[in-house]
Amino acid sequence: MIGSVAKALDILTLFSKTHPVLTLAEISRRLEMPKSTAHHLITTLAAYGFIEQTDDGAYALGKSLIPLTQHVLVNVELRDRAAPLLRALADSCNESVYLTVRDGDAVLYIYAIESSQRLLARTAVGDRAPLYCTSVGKAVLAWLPPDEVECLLNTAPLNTYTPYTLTDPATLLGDLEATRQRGYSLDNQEHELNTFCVGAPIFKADGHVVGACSVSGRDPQIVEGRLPALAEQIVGTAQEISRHMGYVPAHMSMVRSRPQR
Amino acid sequence: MIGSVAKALDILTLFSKTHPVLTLAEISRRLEMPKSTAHHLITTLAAYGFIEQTDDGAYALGKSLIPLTQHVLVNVELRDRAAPLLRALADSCNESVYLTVRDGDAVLYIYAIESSQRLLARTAVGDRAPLYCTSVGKAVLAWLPPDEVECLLNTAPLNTYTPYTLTDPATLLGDLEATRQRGYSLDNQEHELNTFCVGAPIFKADGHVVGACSVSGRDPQIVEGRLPALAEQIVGTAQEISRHMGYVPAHMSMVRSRPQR
DNA sequence: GAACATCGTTTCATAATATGAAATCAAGTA
DNA sequence: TACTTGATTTCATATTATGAAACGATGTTC
Repeated sequence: MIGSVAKALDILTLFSKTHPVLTLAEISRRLEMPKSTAHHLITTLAAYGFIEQTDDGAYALGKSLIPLTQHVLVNVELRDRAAPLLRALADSCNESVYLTVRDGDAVLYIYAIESSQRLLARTAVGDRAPLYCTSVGKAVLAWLPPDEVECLLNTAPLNTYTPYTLTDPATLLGDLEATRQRGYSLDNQEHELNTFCVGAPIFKADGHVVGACSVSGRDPQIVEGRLPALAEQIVGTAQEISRHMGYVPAHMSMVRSRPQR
Repeated sequence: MIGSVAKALDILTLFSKTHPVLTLAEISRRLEMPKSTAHHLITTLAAYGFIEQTDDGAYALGKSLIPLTQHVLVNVELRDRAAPLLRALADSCNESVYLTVRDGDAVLYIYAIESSQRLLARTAVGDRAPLYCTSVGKAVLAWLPPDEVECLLNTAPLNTYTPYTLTDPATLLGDLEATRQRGYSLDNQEHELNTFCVGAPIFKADGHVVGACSVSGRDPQIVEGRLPALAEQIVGTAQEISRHMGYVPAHMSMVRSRPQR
């Protein structure tokens, strides 16, 4: 572990939604390093375009970070294979479509076709969301080995995001069982009010879940009248993506209980 | 400039479309540094998730890079303001819609609503394209100060991408003048065969062009029969984005000739 | 099946280099 | 005018990154 490099990366990860712009003094203060050290590091990061200086002399993340995402492994192996299938899906269902990968105790959004119905301005790509209260997260949880699920539920607390969030482990486990039976997951405003989603798991060649995709929107009919049609489409798309990942469908019972190594 | 940090960033930028996965030996060879040095740097980058190890022990860019993009300055200041307007545009024209910023002698794609008509699998977000042969690039060039345009044309050569690419400076300058007259730019397969685009410039508060947005697709009618309607929509959207950026529309003649400091 | 490549990983003495106190410059404020 | 609070630059010192070499693991060749 190289100290100066770690400090440079600490600076990059210090920028956040609430603090997209930071002054040198703030960086130095929050990371407990001398101003001059922070400045040396920032100068180097700025030379590569990873950090930019704002008009008023403060600092922010630079645009050179954006091209790097094109070569990130999951984007090459999963996103670029899934994208055409997801676009076709978005076309036929007229709602936002998302692609996520599991990242520890969260899902990371890596691709989105966002409909004009979307409530939030900013794209979901780059966001992390909990596993237990999103359709994509629950699709992952439902097909994860039981001991890993138990471990995850014991580690992180089940926070309440909306009145619909499932915060009782037993209820959640029941929902995951129902999800396995159905073959797809549901999110009835559990993470965000007025957002309804249907999700399905994506498997890689070794039989493990890598992530999930979902159809998401403000229309309550997504989890009501439109559900049968949407579920068939999202599950079909997820299966085809899995096949593109080299996954050979086995008996569902095998996949459900515990994927082999 | 801190040497070890620079070397770490050199490693990150070494990954490319053709080489998304690299072995330690390759990295060490191509950057002319001892294997052990590269290994020390990679270990640090891996601890932050910026690099991941593949199943066979080689290295690739890690997913932790993706969340960083949410806080990149242009994404916060431009993309997040433009996104809702661009989604509405995509909705009404049923083609791919792109948002780009100028980055030196190129445009960088920072947001996209990609239709199922798109030829390429992978998303455009993160791609760079030349200024002189894309609708977004030419929209930027047309509203850049003349001396800067001249400088750009003298520096980089005009490469041929398709038989339609404008490689003669005089012809290009004529096209830029026509673009200013019209208020929007056209791309008739100049960068990629079977891709037709209409683009419009986006200005920030100080009156300078920051980037451009475009409607893009495989339908030749985009630059023919559908052009009048599409042009009005893309120009209207670009103007509204500019207004969101704090730009106060002046007499077009002023903007055209040379934005003031 | 033994010898040989080639790859990733670890070690550790040494010299190179990051560090950070302090001085400086620039802008805004009382 | 004096006083903050920024960013920036300098430079002597000690910390720390460096890289030669050895190691272990895997796969290939003859």
